[in-house]
Amino acid sequence: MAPRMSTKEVQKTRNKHFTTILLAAQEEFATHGLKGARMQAIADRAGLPKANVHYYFKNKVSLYLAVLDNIIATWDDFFNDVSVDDDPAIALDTFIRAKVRLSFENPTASRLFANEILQGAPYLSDYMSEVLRPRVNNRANVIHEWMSAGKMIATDPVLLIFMIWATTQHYADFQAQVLGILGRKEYDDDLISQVSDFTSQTILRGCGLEPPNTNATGN
Amino acid sequence: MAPRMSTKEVQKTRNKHFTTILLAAQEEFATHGLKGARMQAIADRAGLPKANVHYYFKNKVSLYLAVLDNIIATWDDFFNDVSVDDDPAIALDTFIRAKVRLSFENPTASRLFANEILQGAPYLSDYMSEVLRPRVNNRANVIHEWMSAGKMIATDPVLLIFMIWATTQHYADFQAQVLGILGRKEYDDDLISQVSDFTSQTILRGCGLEPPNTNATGN
DNA sequence: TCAAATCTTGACCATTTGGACAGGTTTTGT
DNA sequence: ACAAAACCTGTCCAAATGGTCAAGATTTGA
Repeated sequence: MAPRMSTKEVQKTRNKHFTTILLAAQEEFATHGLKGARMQAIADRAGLPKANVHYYFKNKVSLYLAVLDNIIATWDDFFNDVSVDDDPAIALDTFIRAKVRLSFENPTASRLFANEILQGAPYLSDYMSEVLRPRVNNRANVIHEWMSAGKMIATDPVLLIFMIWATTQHYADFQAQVLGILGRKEYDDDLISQVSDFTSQTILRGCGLEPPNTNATGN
Repeated sequence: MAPRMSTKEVQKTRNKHFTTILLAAQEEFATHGLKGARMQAIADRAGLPKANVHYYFKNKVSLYLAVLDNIIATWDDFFNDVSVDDDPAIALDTFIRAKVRLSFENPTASRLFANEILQGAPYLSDYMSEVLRPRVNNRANVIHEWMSAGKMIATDPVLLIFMIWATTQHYADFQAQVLGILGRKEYDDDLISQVSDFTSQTILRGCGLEPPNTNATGN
């Protein structure tokens, strides 16, 4: 989120609605996409009259972009750095577990992103090629050096990153399917750690790495 | 739904439009979801007047359901059986490669499904719990027996299936992102085999299986 | 205190959208 | 051949939807 409260760090009571609307819009856009979202529905979720929404955001697209920006800002903070000196097993394990946690605890953001990309990423193509691409290549280079150093099996690092993304985000984007197949009503902490363990261990093993602290009971 | 071409199984030239509309609707729904899709846009994609679309399909929802049915029917055929006697490495490798190919060659269907599930699977909850769930459990049981027989590392078979789904479908659903990050304009056969190899090998290795025909130049 | 700035909202409007329908055309069965 | 059935489509319409606006309420700053 990072409300970005300008000079004074005290969030004005007035602007409280700004955040409320942003959140409501995030939910609506996440489930229905840009075209499918209804301004009235967003207003309803926010508990405000529709005209008030338009006071804060010029129109639907600018609101959509604001939500997108907001999510990207959140994720930027999350993108922790790794260096060649790190232990690959620990670094990947940490990354995977963090992504799983994010998927379970903040699925809406992931779903909104998924929706945008499904539509061909019309509002994110710049972000993809100018921000995400170099960042991914950066990480891929680190992984590549690990491979060159014989620390892990040599494969395509970018495809490895895709695999981690896909597997972890699956629990956010396809929550309805996962719950339906597992026959559950909602996610619980038990599933988070089960998924974390499985995903980390299977992918690390797939990379020829020894999963850290393999004790089943361990955190 | 289901074309139901009465007694004669010969597809009447007349009904040609039926399929055309179904295809056009699949594309529109895949990119914009149920609410975001526009009947006029579907008609335009099909190259037919909107009124003609309404001749074949009562309304938007029934058209949506018809498309969904159509996709499910296609996928049902695709779901090949595995038995405990099969070699797990070969069976999983075959399955993964087939899924990758499907994702690359028919991404629209996958995207439509993704869209439906993102929205909470409102029209697929029955299919999930009554058709997909038992089928997944069935497969999971086979995998479980492989594990019990010591043929592969013991983990949660259902989570393994999720991982395979997630990783393979990623290339259909997130095509825009994948292309953006790879800096390409479109998919090519080279990428298919690269992804197939990587995904199969990494997942199999992650399960403690020896990937079949590891020759890099092979197939 | 009080005027300017900011915020809130009911009412309203132009356009879009899903869908109906009548009248016409083509195909089919006999 | 010809009537019935199936198919096609221009035109129209009611409802939904994004967005505006002006008038009122609240907060702010001096």
